[in-house]
Amino acid sequence: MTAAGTPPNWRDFSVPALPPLLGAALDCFVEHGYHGTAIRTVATHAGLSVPGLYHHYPSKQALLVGIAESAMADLYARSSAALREAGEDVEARFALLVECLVLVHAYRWEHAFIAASEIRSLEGPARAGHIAARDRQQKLLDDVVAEGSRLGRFATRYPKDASRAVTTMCTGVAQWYRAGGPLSPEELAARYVQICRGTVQAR
Amino acid sequence: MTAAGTPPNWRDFSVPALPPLLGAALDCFVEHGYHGTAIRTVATHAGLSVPGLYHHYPSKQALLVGIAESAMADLYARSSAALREAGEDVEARFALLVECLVLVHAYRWEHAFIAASEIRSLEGPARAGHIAARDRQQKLLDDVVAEGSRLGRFATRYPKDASRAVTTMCTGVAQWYRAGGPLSPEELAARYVQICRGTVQAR
Amino acid sequence: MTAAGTPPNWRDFSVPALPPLLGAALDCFVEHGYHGTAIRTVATHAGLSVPGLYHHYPSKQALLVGIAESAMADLYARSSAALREAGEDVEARFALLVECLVLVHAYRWEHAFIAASEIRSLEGPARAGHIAARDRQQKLLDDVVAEGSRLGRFATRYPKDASRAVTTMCTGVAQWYRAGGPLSPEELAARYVQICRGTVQAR
Amino acid sequence: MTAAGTPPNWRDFSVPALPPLLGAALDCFVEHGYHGTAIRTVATHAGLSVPGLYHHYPSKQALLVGIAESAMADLYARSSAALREAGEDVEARFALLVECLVLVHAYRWEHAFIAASEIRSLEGPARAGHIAARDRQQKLLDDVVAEGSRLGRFATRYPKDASRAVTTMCTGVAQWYRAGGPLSPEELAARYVQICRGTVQAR
DNA sequence: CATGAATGAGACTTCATTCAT
DNA sequence: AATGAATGAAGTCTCATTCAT
Repeated sequence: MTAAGTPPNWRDFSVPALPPLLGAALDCFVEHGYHGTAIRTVATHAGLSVPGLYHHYPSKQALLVGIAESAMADLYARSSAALREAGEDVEARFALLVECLVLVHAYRWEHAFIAASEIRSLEGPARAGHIAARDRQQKLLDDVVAEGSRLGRFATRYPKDASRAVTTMCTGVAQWYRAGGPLSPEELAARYVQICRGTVQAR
Repeated sequence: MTAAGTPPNWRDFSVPALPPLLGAALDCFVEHGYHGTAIRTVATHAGLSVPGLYHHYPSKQALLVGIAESAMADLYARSSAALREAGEDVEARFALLVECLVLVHAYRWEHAFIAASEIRSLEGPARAGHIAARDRQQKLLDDVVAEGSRLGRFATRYPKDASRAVTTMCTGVAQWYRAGGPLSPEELAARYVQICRGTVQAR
Repeated sequence: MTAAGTPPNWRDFSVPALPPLLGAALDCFVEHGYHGTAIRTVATHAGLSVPGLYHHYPSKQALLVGIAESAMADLYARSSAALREAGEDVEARFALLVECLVLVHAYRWEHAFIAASEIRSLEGPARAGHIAARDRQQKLLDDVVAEGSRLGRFATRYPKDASRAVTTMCTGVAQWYRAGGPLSPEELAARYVQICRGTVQAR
Repeated sequence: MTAAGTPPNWRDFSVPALPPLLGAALDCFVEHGYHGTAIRTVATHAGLSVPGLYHHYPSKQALLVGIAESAMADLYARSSAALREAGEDVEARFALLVECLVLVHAYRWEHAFIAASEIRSLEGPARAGHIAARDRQQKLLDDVVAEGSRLGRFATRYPKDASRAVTTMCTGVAQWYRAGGPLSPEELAARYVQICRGTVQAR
């Protein structure tokens, strides 16, 4: 169940993340928000007529659902791949997972931005599904930190809080990092691995 | 020039943060977003008719601006007070500032949530003003970390990145912390001071 | 039943035509039309609060009625006075009536403008009354022209049409004449007497 | 660049002057004025829903602009055609132009009525354009009367005033002439040619 | 009469969505 | 899938008017 746009190599962000129509919708939602975006704007942005858009997606909500699901699936797939690559060592697992989180939120900040700010615009079961996906994702890091703590490899007295802090920190990258700055996503990820290590090592 | 709702003691959150009408608007914006909220909903929420609301605020946008400005002013006023209390010692300055950030984002998470997610809904000069206020706020922490780093009291090689990570972490509290959980805001703040110290001490 | 603002001398336009409040309303109606004017605008223009305005006039409609009635009463009173001054000679009667019409529409163009363009905004019996007043006014000139025609002093074969043409011409002054132009109202009136004579003399 | 609704023969008023939707708007504006007309009324009048109307015209103002522009364009086109037909003789030019003015204001009195009474409701550049069109139209008659006066064919000492009086007179037809009266537009036009001749011949 | 607050009704306009072609 | 036309519902905002103080 690999999402469209997730390549086998979790460090590869060269492929477009979304089918073009969802990409257009994503751009609009980022700029004006879900409720602030008219479906006509999305259609124009995608080079389609309005009925043409409805030919592909049955509703505006479906666009948002498509984006949210794809974003969570891509993040989870990449995270899982990173953990597989890390093997059993808990510090490696922590480092690669942080690297993965930063890379995804730097390269795909728009997805993350929408996934974070427009959950409230998801209707019905889609919202529940999204929250479940988010919890499942959070659990990946929680488990690593908990294990590192149990093994005495991480010094923190508050593994749960530290884990949440790390997540928040990496997720927050989507709110300020933009391509073209002084650091590449890879450089930023390297620094964040350092910084986050401090977080779980602090007593 | 103390902002309305900001008491002399920066640790005191017992006073209501906003005039009741802005409070009602804040609730609605948090639940449905700015564009997803009908002004009628706000009016009903505030126990007013629609023109009654317009008697106090000239537009929906004015409600958002009022909230955003009040949020930033309150945060800045409390942060400044915390730094004054801390005196000259850079570690104390860092600790109290982090404590302040966490307290504000735990107690006033709705303000922070809106201030972060609805910047794009601010129109014209209000947006510029908001961004300026955010930068001014960020600079408070940047300066402390830079000074700590210069003095050799903080070990981090990336003071700028660490500072942003700390900000993101504390700001992120608004996205998940809710009253009624296992930790009080004060307890959470204490833990975050620890965790954040790790961030700036990591090499 | 002389209207307020109509002095004994029909050539005298030095007195204000309307009580100040109606004057303010008139200004607004001229600029934006009846339906285009908010009653708050009138109040501000008059230096009153909104309830203050309602203390004097019970409704917006009452303002319009007051203006329309005063305008028609003033015009009729001046016309009657002019005819009295002219005595029995039909050419004198024609000349003085034309002079009077031009003077009124040049000096009080705002009244005439509103009386002509906002009849449709008069509700109920006020509209009927206004139309009756207009017909009564028109009859003054019709009678003069008819008599001149009957006596063979006017050459026109179409006295009714000529009379209407003269009325239209003089009424039309309100649409273009403004104080400050090259001609004073009195000079303009003199010319119009000439021109109108041509109208009723043409065969 | 003939305006829609202006046929090659300037005496022909059998074609509808406006597209049906503008026609409906014109009816409503005539009855209640621009500001007094709800766009819902126009839509109903045209057999459309409100958004259906907006599909064709982007705003209420656009309806007014469309009417005003069409009215002025039609009048100018017919006037120009009448002058072409008249050739060089200045009295013929005067006669045909007056005939044209009367016919237009008798047949299309609604257009003229709105064009005269709702200029103040035109916003921004549309108002300037309308006034320019009106001046251009006025100049047609001004030039004829000035030439006739220069050539000694018209006796009037005040050609400018006489020209304005004629214009006002003919324009005023729109305020009182209605189909179904004792005179056809053509008969009325014939009489007005006589009457107006008197205007420019009077000394 | 000023102030301040309030409101039912209704204004213009936009939106997501649909249907026939 | 594009085009053009259409619409029910709902959006923001304004208006004339009123009442308590």
